[in-house]
Amino acid sequence: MARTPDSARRSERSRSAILTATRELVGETAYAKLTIEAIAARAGVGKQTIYRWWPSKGAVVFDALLAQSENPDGGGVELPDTGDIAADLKTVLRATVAEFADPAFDAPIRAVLTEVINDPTLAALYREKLEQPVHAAKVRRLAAAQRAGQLRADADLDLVVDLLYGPITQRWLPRSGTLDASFADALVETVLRAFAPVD
Amino acid sequence: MARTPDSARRSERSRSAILTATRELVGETAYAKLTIEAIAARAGVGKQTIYRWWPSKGAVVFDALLAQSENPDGGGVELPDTGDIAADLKTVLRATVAEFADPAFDAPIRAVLTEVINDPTLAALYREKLEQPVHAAKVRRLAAAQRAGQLRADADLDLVVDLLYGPITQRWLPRSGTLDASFADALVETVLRAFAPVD
Amino acid sequence: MARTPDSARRSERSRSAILTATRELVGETAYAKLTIEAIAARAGVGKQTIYRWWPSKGAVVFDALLAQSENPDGGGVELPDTGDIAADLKTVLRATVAEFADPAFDAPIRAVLTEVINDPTLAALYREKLEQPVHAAKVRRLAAAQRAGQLRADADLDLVVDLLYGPITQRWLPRSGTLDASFADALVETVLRAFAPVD
Amino acid sequence: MARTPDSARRSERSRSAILTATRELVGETAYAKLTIEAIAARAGVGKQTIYRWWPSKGAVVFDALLAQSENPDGGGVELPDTGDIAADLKTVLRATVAEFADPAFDAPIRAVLTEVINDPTLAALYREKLEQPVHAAKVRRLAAAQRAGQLRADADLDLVVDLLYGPITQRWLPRSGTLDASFADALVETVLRAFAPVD
DNA sequence: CGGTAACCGAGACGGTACGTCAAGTCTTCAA
DNA sequence: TTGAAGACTTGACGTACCGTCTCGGTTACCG
Repeated sequence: MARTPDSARRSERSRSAILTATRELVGETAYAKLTIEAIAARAGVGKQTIYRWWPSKGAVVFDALLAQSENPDGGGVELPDTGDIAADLKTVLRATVAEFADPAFDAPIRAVLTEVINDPTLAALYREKLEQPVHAAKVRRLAAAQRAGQLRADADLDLVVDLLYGPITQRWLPRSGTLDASFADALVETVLRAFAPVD
Repeated sequence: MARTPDSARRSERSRSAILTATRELVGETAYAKLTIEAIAARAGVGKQTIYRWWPSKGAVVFDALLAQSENPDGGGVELPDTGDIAADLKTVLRATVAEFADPAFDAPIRAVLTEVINDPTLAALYREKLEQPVHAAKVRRLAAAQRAGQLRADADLDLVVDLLYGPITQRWLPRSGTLDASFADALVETVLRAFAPVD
Repeated sequence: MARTPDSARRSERSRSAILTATRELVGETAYAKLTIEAIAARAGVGKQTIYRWWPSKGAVVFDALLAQSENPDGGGVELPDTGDIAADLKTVLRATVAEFADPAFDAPIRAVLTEVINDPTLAALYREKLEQPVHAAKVRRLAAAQRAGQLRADADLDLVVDLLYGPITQRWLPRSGTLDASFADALVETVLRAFAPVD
Repeated sequence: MARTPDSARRSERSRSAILTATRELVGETAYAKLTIEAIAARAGVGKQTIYRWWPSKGAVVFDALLAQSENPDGGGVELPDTGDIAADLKTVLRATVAEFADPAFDAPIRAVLTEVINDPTLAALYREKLEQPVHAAKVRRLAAAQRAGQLRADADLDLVVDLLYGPITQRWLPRSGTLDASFADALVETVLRAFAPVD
């Protein structure tokens, strides 16, 4: 994806050094100890260069995660479609559950959520840039299943998505309960049962 | 509940002044701006008195919320039981959804979650003291319904609870989607449909 | 005297504000109650700016006194020389004795000595910057008297100086005995008698 | 000397434990780091017991030094008298100079002086309890010499004492110059020369 | 000779200041 | 003319001690 520079003057070298440094530090230290000074030092950049382009530490962290999760080929996210919605959802939810167990994914998401919880502006950005694209892809896959008669016609697909993912978040956030493949499978089976097409 | 003092010497006056001040400040200012110094000043207490009894700001905030939510008559939480599980769950989830919309509840929960996300120790405390008792009460009500033949016999009640509450958390946390009574109703209907007793 | 800045970046405004504030506070409050925070507040300066450039409160106080006592025209101190060593010494010692009685001089010297007593590093600085220049001037004047045949040729001039000033310090420090002009005169007469030229 | 207890109830055990602890700590740590809490802890005593009997840290330190220097047999101090004032003074001043070079004497004196410099009340106590008895003994020895015709009849003996000891203090305090036996000898010879009997 | 009051060790309390860290702003200097 | 370097003010951190104040537990005097 061609990056639209915020300004023609902006140094791409500095920008990416800052985001890389942020990503590294998020993985290395407790989030509460992540400081703008440390990011600047690690990136070999003056503090002012960070303050010039980002309004808060949360925004930097957010951009760092965004840059990481962005699809490099510019295409949007797409869920697998083998024609079997149950199998496909199990594949995806098992992957999701595995990600949450991997510190490399866990740490930056917790970092971003720490900021998102208390900052409505960042929350809006989060919804728009991170949540919505993924959510839409899930809805697209469910719509295909609906068209194929695998989900009841009146199913509220947004609700279906939240029923699939909400319980995962619920358990992941306070590290309660077990997050494993069998939990993912049970989730998919239960939710699909609720939306099974009426005979 | 009889409070077991951490020490015979501990001043109950100071302890409760600190928790009250914390509760007030959480409601008044952005959480990021809540400082131990401000709590101490508001409570009319030396900073050391806070540091003596709590290991971190998060722990104080947690205790403040805990003290607030503790049932004063010592009894545990209990969900209503009119015999109609659907009606009862709708009542409870509508109340939950309303709470999340009320800043008086919203602010302290966001404050606690901010800490819980990044502190496993606090997360364990959160699960034990805040989540588990409520979760158990929900499971108890569902078990009664199950015995009454309103839920299928093989239903995993922990999963039922997470399917009911997960989607709410999911939407509340990043302030996405609408959280209203009709959402609560739809949730209850969908989840009960998934666990409807097999004929 | 051209001040050699410790660093090109150092703010002269802050530096002199700190020294001035220190001088004022030394005169206003008991030395034990003089705090870095009070100096910073009075100077309108961050505490860090003090800690950046001075290692201890004693060093700040020392610099404040040094800045005050420094000869603005860059010239060194010089004792009067009317040709009559007895008269000149009496003039100087009477002035010294008067200074010690004046709180404006007494307070800062006591402040500096409080630190010098216990800090060998500061003591070295004290000897070099405050004591030595004045001591040397006294020796210079005595040397002139010696050349004029007013002092015996083999007189140890360092000893002469200490015999003249030691008794003053001795009485001033614990506020014992009387420190007045007649004491100064008696001192001069006695010491000169000990070093009277041999016929 | 029979100690007059401040109160019949006062625990002699605590009193001496405090003074001993203080003496030890003065010798071990930099004086600025000597705290009442440390004294209480070392002495195995409650802080209140210190505050009950002494008004300030300086007073404790002063008492500790006083207890140490007090003549155990209750007799006052007396200078040696061999009949030769020059020899006797050299003996005494050489001892004094040696004491100042010994950290076991140096540290507590510096500690007491630190307080005496800034506290007139303590200064008065210092003069009365520590300085005056020794000063008086010196004057007694000089008076004997005067009667023996070794000092001029009109000599101001207080001045003689200060001329002998002032220069030592002068050099000792800021650790300037050399303090050795030859300095002591030179001092004695010079001062006695100033007060040599007139033929 | 039993009660009571002052002392004791212990340590929590409300405070003040410490010395450090980082935030966000502003200035200097080299490329 | 940008951007690194870093000094600046501000303010909170977490700690150390201050001097005061209970708290039980002796201890010694007194009635």
